[in-house]
Amino acid sequence: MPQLSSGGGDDLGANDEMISFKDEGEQEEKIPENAFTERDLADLKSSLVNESEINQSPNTAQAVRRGQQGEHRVFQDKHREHLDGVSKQQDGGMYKSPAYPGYPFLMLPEPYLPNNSVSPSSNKVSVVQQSHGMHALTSLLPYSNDHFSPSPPHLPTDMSQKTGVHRHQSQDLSGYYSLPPGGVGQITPSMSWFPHSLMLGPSGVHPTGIPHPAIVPSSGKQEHDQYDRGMYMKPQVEVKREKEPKKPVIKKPLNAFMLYMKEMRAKVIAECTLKESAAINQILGRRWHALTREEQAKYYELARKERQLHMQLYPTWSARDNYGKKKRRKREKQQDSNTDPGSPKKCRARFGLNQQTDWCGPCRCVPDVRPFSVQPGCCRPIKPPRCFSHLI
DNA sequence: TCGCCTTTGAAGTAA
DNA sequence: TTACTTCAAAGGCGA
Repeated sequence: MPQLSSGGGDDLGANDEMISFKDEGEQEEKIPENAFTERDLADLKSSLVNESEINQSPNTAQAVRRGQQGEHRVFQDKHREHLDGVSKQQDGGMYKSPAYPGYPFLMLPEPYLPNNSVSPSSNKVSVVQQSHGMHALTSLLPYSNDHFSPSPPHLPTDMSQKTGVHRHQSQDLSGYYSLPPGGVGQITPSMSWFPHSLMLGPSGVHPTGIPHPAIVPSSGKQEHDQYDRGMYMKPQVEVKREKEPKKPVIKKPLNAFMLYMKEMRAKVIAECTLKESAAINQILGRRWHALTREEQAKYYELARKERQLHMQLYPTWSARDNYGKKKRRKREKQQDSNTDPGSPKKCRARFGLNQQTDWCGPCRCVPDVRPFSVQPGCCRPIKPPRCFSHLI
């Protein structure tokens, strides 16, 4: 299996820390989602109501999470080990024997599945559809075989012009995303759900003429709108955009957790009747940690392919390109204005979870145990976080 | 109208 | 190399 020249260490899972969910309260076995749901709902609703109270009371659940951090690396190593195994298995023929039932790619229209893959129609596993009617993983679909040809004719000739940027052209990706000959131009009616506006309009179209949801106009909130809702945008809207051409922004490929969120968000919303994303994301964060290694691995693998495809399509793109696209956060501005150069910074980050005795009072007292989060009065003069997770 | 919230992970920057 | 920052999605909410 070809690895990106960059290596990046992002083989399947993340290189850096991955919080272990295996601990006293949460054993390795998968926790039934339904078991979460009611508790999630109750907790979150309760916490939403009693937010201020929550922030003042450390809780045992948070302490449990502290303990989890300790086992983190052990799990990480094992996890990587497992992922390597998965990778090797897939090397011999990606998806010939899907390691993960219900693997998101099974939602792909059949013509876009590898020859030997299981037909989606034969798969009984239900995958939650996106809130906008698009599966989270359909962002991969616009890619075509052409993108993986050794010398893609559509690729800009300056793909290597960007200083220091050269992206490996993985050739056997085509095996992952076997598409009908002819590429995008011959996208079949099975992709009728695919946005025609994206196919036709200049907005959201890769310079090569190939549409990709990662390309959006560069204008604040519209980025989001275009990215997803744009899938269903009427051509009329596109016409307006044509009149005001904006330089398209190529968005970052989604990481494993983001893919998971996209897939599961609708389900959580349905189960919990919650709409506030901040709360939903906390639930999803918990569920993410509750996933088995195998379940997480499929998202890591998927994210890796996303990145590979992204690199194939946009070889000169860098995450740096999008830096500064968003306006600077108020919190950061505030931090700048209040920062005392001589004051100790981010004691949680400095001393880590294993040296909590070195933490300042606020950091020790506040239930939030994320290693790099900071508390008001100590590391960063930020607004206290809305704590939905004190009961988690 | 737009930034914040909240999550994890990838990638970038700075020291 | 380490520490830290930014951005990716989402939608309600507040300024």
